[in-house]
Amino acid sequence: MKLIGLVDCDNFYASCERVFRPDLRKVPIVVLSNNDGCVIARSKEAKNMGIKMGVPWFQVKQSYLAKGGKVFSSNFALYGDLSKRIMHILGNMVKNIEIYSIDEAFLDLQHIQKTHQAHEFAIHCRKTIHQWVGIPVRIGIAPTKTLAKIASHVAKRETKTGVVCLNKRDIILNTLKNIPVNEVWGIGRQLSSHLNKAKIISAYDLATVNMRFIRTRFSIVLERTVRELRGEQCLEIQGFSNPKKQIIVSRSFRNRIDNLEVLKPLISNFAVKAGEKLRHEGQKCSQVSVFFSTSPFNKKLKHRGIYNMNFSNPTNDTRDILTGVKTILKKNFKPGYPYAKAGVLLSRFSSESIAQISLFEETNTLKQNHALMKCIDSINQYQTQVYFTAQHHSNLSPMKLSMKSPRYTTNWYELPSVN
DNA sequence: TCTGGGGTCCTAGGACCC
DNA sequence: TCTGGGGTCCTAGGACCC
Repeated sequence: MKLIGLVDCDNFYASCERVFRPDLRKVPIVVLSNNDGCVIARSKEAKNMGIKMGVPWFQVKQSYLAKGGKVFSSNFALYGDLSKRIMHILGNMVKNIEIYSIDEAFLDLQHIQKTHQAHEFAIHCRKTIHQWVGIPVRIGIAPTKTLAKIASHVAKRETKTGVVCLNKRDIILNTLKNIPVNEVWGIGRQLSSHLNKAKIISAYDLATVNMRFIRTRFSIVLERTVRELRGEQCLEIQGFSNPKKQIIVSRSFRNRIDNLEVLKPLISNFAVKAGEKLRHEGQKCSQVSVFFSTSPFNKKLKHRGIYNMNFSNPTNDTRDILTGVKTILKKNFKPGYPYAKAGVLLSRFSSESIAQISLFEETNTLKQNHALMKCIDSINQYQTQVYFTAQHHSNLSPMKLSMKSPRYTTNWYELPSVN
């Protein structure tokens, strides 16, 4: 039987904060989103205190801190670096790995024939990561990705080994009886509410439902999920990372913005950042979009819009992108609304190596422009030193990150010190 | 007073064609 | 009353994920 492993880091961001702060091992930890807006990660202790995922920080701040909880602003430089280390270790342990998110990876275990060997292998992986990086992980093993997700979910209870293997039909079905349908990978709020109405309450109900019913009432996506729950592999491990199809840079603002003069430099920052990402991907885009919206919690003054512009030739030149967003804003911005969030989206990608030049464009100019962007990217690699005139001279948008931990592993000035 | 950011995939419906 | 039939391509928006 082909087996798939899912490695999932325990409370990843909270665990990252602990790596260089062993004094916080038993202390509740929460990590906040940008602007210290809401809670995006919690340690086990914080979960036990009843802190919910996504809850606005201001609502729980007082009581949480009073009970001795510790709080951090998000430190993605640290999380990203520790993630990279974990994925690197795993990548060396199996032939094929799919990095699914910053804290999850699917492992191809098809070289392992026997279940008990897979189990031992997983324990070895877990131990190595803990020893070399200091992050606790759990591992679920099963014949399909969807079942491996469930196995890793069940592994939360296996505090000793952190590994759960679901391979036999009766064990799988029994396990599914205790899993609510909304906890199945791919079943969100909308779907689970519709399924519940059709008396499909547990993952077991879903696995044993009539397939034609699913196909006619729902979608092919759900059908795949059902098949996967039955042990039929529909989703493969994607060992190579597919090129991105879109790039988004967006932020919520700390203070509401209602006029173009304030918004424009911020949007320009997003555009510059998006351009950097695009070049880093080795791609060009044919479309740039700008979106801005008022707060979804403001019921009185509502406005949201997304506006596109197409380039006649694919580009990854920041100056083109900046011209694009400027044109879009000039044409579409509606003053007078208290905007809470905005962003820039790049799409319709093509490879950088394919140069489709227009009739009136010189290849030399293209080369020079390309070299200029490369040069700016290399100067700005660690710290922005070259700005475009349209930009706001700050990071991305004036953001509150008052409780950020040091970038222990990625910045010379913030290395941990031992006294 | 304060409510994240960055992705993917699928589908319905419109535009357009003969 | 009743307004062809059968395609393709594109896009916006919804649902989902972490």
